[in-house]
Amino acid sequence: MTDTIHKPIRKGEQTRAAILDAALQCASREGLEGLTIGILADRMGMSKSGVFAHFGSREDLQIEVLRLYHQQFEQEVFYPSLHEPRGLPRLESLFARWIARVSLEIASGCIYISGAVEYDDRPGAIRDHLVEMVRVWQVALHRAAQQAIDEAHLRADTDPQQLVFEMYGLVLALHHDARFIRRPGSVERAQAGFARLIDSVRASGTSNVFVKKHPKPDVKTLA
Amino acid sequence: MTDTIHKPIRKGEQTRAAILDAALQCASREGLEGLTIGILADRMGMSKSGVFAHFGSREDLQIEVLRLYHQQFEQEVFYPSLHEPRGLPRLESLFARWIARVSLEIASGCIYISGAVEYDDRPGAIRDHLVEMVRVWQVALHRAAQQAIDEAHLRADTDPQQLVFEMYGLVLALHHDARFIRRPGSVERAQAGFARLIDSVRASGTSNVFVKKHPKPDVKTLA
DNA sequence: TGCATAATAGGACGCTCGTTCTATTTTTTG
DNA sequence: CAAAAAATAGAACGAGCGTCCTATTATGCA
Repeated sequence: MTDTIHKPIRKGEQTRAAILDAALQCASREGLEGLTIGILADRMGMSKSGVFAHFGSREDLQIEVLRLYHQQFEQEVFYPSLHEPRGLPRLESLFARWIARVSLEIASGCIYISGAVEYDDRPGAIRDHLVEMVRVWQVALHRAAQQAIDEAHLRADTDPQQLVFEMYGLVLALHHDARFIRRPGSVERAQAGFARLIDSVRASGTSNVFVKKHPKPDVKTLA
Repeated sequence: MTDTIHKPIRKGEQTRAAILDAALQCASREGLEGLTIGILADRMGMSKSGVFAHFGSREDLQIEVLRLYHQQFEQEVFYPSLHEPRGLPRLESLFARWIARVSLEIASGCIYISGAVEYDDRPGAIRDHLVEMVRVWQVALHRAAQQAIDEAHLRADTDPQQLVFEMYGLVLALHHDARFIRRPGSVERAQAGFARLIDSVRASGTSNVFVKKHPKPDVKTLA
């Protein structure tokens, strides 16, 4: 304990990461509550206690899986959209990337969506984490919607919370119809719904051409 | 076996119905997959084998619960709306009653919605029954939407399947935000979304006043 | 009221679950 | 290379699960 902190490049961290990765796949398919240490040990080719030792408990494992999922979601959907200009372009990018991700998840399942059902009435740390993550995502959407209003891309009287509500509904319907009902064309339906939704709140007269950068000051007093 | 079939007014049928009722409550809260014979026996104050004897297997019990739910759903949402005149009034009634039911189910959970997530990737008889029931409901909505088009309450170029998709999304968003996130005002958001949705496909010029009963014949060629 | 039958209880089964304890093997370090 | 430390295996536990088998109790009918 002199000065150099021994950077733990331990072998165990690699296996831990590998276990977490397999656990994420497993939880996507079977749900977080269907995630089992025995099955996970089988898939990893190791013993139950070997897997277990990397996490203090099953609940800790589930929360770590949740964290990993959240991190991937941010990386894949949220951050890339920040490169788009504020306002409608960014909002559209967020939705497009969200749809793209859920489309891929039709085969494996979306943990935010399945978790919402699994833990809607099951108190505990997992539910708390899950609610917080989904809320963070909804707040991000809300912020993007508000910016689209501030930039005068959307009508000033637009309710951003209502926008987020309906966007979320479109994604839930996509997940439902594609993964459960297995009806083709659901992705296009979600996209069409979003287009109509945006059209109904788009600032009039400007079409989809960018309006001047500075929003009218009277809009800001509302925010 | 002469002629009169002994109408079985057996005592067991009453208990069976009572068990089924408790099972429906339990499955609503914990999910169909969380439905357990042991818990059910406790709640009924009888033994596990006593409960079990009324059903050939747990799976049969789950399917019976599903049937009961479907029956109640039809009784509460579908049939009453048939008293409304064809077209937009009936469609609006269907959605209103649907929302009303899901609102009550915020405390207990909707089996169609939770089941969709539980069985989206779990093959078997339960999934088959569930998919069929949800499909029946969506077909009923689709039919009502088509009639609203035929009656010229909605624009002739309206895509009824898209309408159903978005209606379903609004209800899923309601269930999600109200039951999982526990955000107040979700019912009003679902209603507002539906109002906007209908407005965007309402036949122009007629407002919400009933148009003449007979749809234009050229519309029928499309159906 | 008696008897056939239906309804329920009780116990046991094999299984899987999360978790714990103690060895044993593998990795890292001095 | 040897010692210390970390990683993993293996077995066992108590609990809960669905299901089956066998009594025992309650019910309905003549």
